[in-house]
Amino acid sequence: MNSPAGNEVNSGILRQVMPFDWSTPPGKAVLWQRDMSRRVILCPLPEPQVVAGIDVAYSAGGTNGYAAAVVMTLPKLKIVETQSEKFEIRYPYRPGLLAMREGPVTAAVLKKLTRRPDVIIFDGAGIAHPRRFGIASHFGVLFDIPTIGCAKTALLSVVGELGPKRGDFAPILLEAEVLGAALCTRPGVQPVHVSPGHRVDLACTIDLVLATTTKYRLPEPIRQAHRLANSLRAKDRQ
DNA sequence: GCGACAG
DNA sequence: ATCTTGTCGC
Repeated sequence: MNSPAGNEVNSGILRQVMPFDWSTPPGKAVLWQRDMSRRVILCPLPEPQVVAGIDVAYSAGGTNGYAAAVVMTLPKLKIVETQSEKFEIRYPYRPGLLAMREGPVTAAVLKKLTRRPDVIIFDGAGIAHPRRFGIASHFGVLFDIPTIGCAKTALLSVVGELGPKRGDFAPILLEAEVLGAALCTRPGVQPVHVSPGHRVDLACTIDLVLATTTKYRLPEPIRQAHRLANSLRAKDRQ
């Protein structure tokens, strides 16, 4: 959908470099997260030119998941590619294990991309996670690509007050370490909870979220992905 | 033991 | 996340 010839699948632009069993039971998945978090790399992100956003919508009852990916240029935020995928959702939602639930359909849509993003924004946590391995970190390590997490609500609590101006933020701590931030993207609206996923640092994460946020609370890539996922679900049921 | 808890 | 009705404000 939207690729030049209209039907390229698995162009290989994005490769999963590490195998993973999405049916791994919760207990083992938790241990795996703790172990894999050691592979997360925090470093500056070279000036990104292309950014992607991913989101998943669910059918009534949560039987099916519709994943959408939107790729845009920076700093113009011009959409250059969109892809989508539909999968049956088999894993139950458990705080801290979102990647297990949304992983299969998300991996599938990522593999459809023909444009390689310099960084991918996920709707959820990066390292601001109980085991420092939210969905953004999970996909960053699996695909060896820079990722960030941008959640609408907190998984880990925010420490301190944050100012009311765009760009103001308050730290998210775990064991006295700053992992992320509650960031004001627009005055007068609830902050977003951001954290590095992989191959970026917190400063670059904040810069990217501000660079992709225009007149809405959420970064354009995930906002557009959200809209696309919802429209696909709507089209599918009628 | 109790409460909190991305989507 | 999804399910719902109404409400406030530009």
